[in-house]
Amino acid sequence: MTINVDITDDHPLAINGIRMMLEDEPDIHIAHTYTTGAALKKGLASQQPDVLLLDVKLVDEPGSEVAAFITRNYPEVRIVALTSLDAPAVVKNMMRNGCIGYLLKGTDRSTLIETIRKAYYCEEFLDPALHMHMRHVLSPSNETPELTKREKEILKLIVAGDSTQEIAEKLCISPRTAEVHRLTLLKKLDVKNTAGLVRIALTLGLVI
Amino acid sequence: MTINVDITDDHPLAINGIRMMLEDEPDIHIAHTYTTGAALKKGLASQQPDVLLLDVKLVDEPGSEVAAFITRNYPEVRIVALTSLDAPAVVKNMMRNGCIGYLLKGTDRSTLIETIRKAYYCEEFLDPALHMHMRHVLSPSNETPELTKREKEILKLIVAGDSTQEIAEKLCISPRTAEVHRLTLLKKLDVKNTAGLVRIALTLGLVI
DNA sequence: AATCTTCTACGTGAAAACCCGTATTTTTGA
DNA sequence: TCAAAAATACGGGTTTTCACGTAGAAGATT
Repeated sequence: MTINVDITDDHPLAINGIRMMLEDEPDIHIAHTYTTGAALKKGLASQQPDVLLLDVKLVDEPGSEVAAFITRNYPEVRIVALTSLDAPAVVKNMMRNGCIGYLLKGTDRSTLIETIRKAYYCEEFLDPALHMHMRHVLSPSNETPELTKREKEILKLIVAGDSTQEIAEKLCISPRTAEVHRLTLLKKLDVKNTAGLVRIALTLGLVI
Repeated sequence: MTINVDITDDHPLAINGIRMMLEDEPDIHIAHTYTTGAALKKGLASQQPDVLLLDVKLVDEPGSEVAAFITRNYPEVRIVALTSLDAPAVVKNMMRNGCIGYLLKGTDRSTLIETIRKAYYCEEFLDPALHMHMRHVLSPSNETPELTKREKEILKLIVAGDSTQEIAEKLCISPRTAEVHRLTLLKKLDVKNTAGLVRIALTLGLVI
C-alpha cells in the first residue's frame, strides 16, 4: 500500500522541507508538488493524490477557496492544511471548507507522518499545539458566517484602500449599498472598524 | 575555509528545506538555527555566524528590526534576507537596515549558495527575480521615511483596531496628538486612509 | 409555489477620520 | 553646544465611517 501525497505551498523551500521529512517513509510517495492554486487545479484534472498537503496562504488565491474547490470537485482527496497560521478563525475556515487535518508548520516529522496516514484512512487530525483552544471554536455554536461573493469583492476593495464612495463607483452601485455591505462585513467578521476588516482579511488570507 | 551560516525562520520546515539545499556544500556549515528573534539574539550573544539567513516575518518581532539590531551590535555578521515577500518597500526596508543580500523563497539551490558565498565576501546580491524593478526603488531619491518609535507604537494600536480616542487614552496623550501621529503615518507611508495603514503595516511586517 | 438568502437602495444622526493650520517642550545628533 | 527632529497640544473645518432602522427585486433552494 502506497499513499500518494501532493504538496501545494508557494515556498519551494517549504516543499523541500516536507519532502525531506517524508522521503524515508516507504509507504508514502510524493506524487506532485505545486506552488500555486492554479497549477494545483490543473494538475488535479489529470491525476488526484490520496492526500493533499495544502498551505493556507498561496499567491494566487486563498487556500480556503482552493480547499472548497477540491472538496466540491474531487471529494475523494483528503486535504490536510499545513500552515503557520494558528488563529482559530483560520482553522475553522479551513476545516469548514473540507480539510480533514490541520497542521502547523512547526510540526515534527512523526506528527506529519501520522497525520498523513490518518488522513488516508479519513481520520480527522488537528495539530496538538492547537487542540486545546480549538474544541469550542469548532463547535457549531461558534460559526463564523461565510462571506458572499459580493462581500468578498467589497472586502478586497476596502483592503485596497477604497472608500465607500469609490467602491460604489467601481461596482456601479449606490453608496448606500456599498455601505450596507461594509456594515455586514463588520458584523460577520466581528470587528468594529475598517482597521479590523483589513487585519482579518489579510491574516485570514481572505484576500490575496 | 568554512562559511558558518545561521538560519532564522519561524518555520522549521523552511529551515529543513534550506538545510537540505546546503548540506552537500563542503565549504558551508550550518552552525545554528533559530525560530524566533529572541532566540537569535540570545544565540548571537555567545556565537556569531559569518552569514545569517533571516526571514522577514518572525512571530515575535519584525525582521527589519532584528536586522537593525544585528547591524548595530554585530556589524561583522552579513545578513541575507530570505523571504517570500517581494514588495519593493519590504526589500528597501531590509536593505536599509543592513542586509547585504535579499533572496526570495522561490530561489534555487545554486542562487542560494552563490548568495551565501558573495555575502561572505561582503558582496551585495539581490534576487534576480526582483532585480529589474528594484534599482529605482533602492535609489536615494525614493526613500521611505523611517518611522519613529512612537509612530510604530501608534501604528500597532491602529492595526489592533483602536480609534484615535482609544489610542490617546492608552498612551496617556491628547487625542490631538494621537491624531497628528496618525496623519504623519499616512504621509510617511503614502497611503490615504486607515485601511492603507493596516495593509502596509501587515504586508511590510512593521507590526507582528 | 413558497421560502430563504442575497443584493439592492434609502433616511438620520453620532462618531471617527481626515485636512489645513500654529506652537511649545523634549530628545537626538552632528 | 546648537540645530534638527520628534513628541506634545490646540482650532476649525470637511469627509467618511458606523449604527439604527425599512424595504423591494433577483436568485437559489426546498
